[in-house]
Amino acid sequence: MSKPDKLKARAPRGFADRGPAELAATERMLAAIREVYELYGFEGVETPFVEYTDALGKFLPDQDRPNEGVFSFQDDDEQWLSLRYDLTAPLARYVAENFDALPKPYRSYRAGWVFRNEKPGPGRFRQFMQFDADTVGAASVAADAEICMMAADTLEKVGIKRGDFLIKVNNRKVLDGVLEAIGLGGDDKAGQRLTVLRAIDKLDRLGPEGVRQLLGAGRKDESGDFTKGAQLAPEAIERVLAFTAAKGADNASTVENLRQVVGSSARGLEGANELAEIATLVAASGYEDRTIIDPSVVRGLEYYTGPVYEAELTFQVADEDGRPVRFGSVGGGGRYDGLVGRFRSEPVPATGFSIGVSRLFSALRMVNSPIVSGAQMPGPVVVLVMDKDQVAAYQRMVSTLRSNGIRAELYLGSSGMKAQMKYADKRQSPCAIIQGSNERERGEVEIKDLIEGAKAAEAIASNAEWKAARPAQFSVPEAKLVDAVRDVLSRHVG
RNA sequence: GCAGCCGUAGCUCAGUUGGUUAGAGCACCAGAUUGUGGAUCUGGGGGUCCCCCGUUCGAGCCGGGGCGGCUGUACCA
Repeated sequence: MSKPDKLKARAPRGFADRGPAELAATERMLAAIREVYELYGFEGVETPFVEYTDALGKFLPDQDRPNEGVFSFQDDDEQWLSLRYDLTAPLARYVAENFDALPKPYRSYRAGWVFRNEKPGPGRFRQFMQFDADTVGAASVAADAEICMMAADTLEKVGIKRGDFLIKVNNRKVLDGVLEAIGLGGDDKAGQRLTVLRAIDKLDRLGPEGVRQLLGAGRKDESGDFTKGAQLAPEAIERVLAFTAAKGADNASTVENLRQVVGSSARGLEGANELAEIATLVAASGYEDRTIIDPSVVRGLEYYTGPVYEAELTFQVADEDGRPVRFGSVGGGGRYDGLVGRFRSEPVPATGFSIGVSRLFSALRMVNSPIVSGAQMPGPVVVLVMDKDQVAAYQRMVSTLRSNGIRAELYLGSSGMKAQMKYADKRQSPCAIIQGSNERERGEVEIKDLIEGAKAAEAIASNAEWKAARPAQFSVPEAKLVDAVRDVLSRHVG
């Protein structure tokens, strides 16, 4: 009576299985993105999932928190390895390792899985896909402007209409200038600077008031949890908020506002000038309506050194429960001039953009973009097994179909005819091939058009009638099998 | 990590003040129909009531702890 404990079949939390429909749709989406990237002259490169931990970031796992944020393990030589958590750090390693052989500026793209050991949630996974493009070795902001325009083209290519998205651009140097002006310039203030950065990053969610609290003493959220703030003085807070609110009616006026906010800071002014140049470049190619300067964009990562960008969807969609879904950013990036330089003696400028494939994918589903909602592929033709001693003959039919380029399979289960029909139905099979002794004696096969049949079924109420009618079923000489099946398939294509 | 809510069949959920053998719909399987996917009817399989400990004559229900899920918040190099 005591049953042995069965293993519970379940995927680890934060990890998801993907079915055939999603695989095909993702494949189409990736192909569209790749097409745009190649059009811009970027070339593919692939790096492994695993890197030495110190190549990924600054911290080695320690005893207390060996896997904080990143999945890590030790090799047999005791070196720490980690699953990559983005595609940028591995690219920096790749470029540094192959520096002399690569053309510079080096432009490359790559898509792949990345892993983060964090709390998962809806739309937040511990394994997800990114699609990156980077230009390494170009210090000019023309490289940044190009990335922004490419991001805009990419979103349109995958089916997001112009006007439904924005590429927002800012510059870390401007923010640095502001922080310098309020006395947060030194290395010893790095922690506080990061707190300020993250507070600004929450502007879209918490609004100016919430950010004001986070910049000052702190903020209590609706669950009663308290978040300690950056402890800035009131006038410093106003200065930071003025910076985030510096967006004007157009890019030119935004730049003008920023010049005011940074005051005398040389670094801040440099940043504002870079933004002005990006605005000019973008406008020259006609992208000024979808590439806008927005000082509220800061990005959470601290390795950015110059322009930063974020691709945001601007339309609203309601979920099944009628609540508005906020997509947030579907991609982002920026200039990271220090990242490759960690491996080399000379500094190497670089800038890049990363698309959150999984997030973009669910957004495309919401707007029914044809690229992900295209009709799913029909299943294979199923050859039924009517007489078990005739399997060889059935298999021959399958082979004939296959060698004529028609997806086909032999029913490999052990159930009766009714179950085989159900199987074909569930496989989305366009038609079933039937040959019992009656047909065999006449040298014929029965072909049942399952799609036509399903339509016909709607008009039939009684089972007796259903059986007698045998809707959408016809018999052909065995030699005509391929032609007849082709005929059925051609009726259902498109 | 912190806080709030939640956990009963594959799914969505009922389940009375603690009371016999825990239910429904959908899904699945089979039969009605010895060779025909739909519909209809009939029947069937499927449960560690998240886990452990406790209270009780008796726990799906009460208490404690744990695990898991959702929401918010934090973290995300």
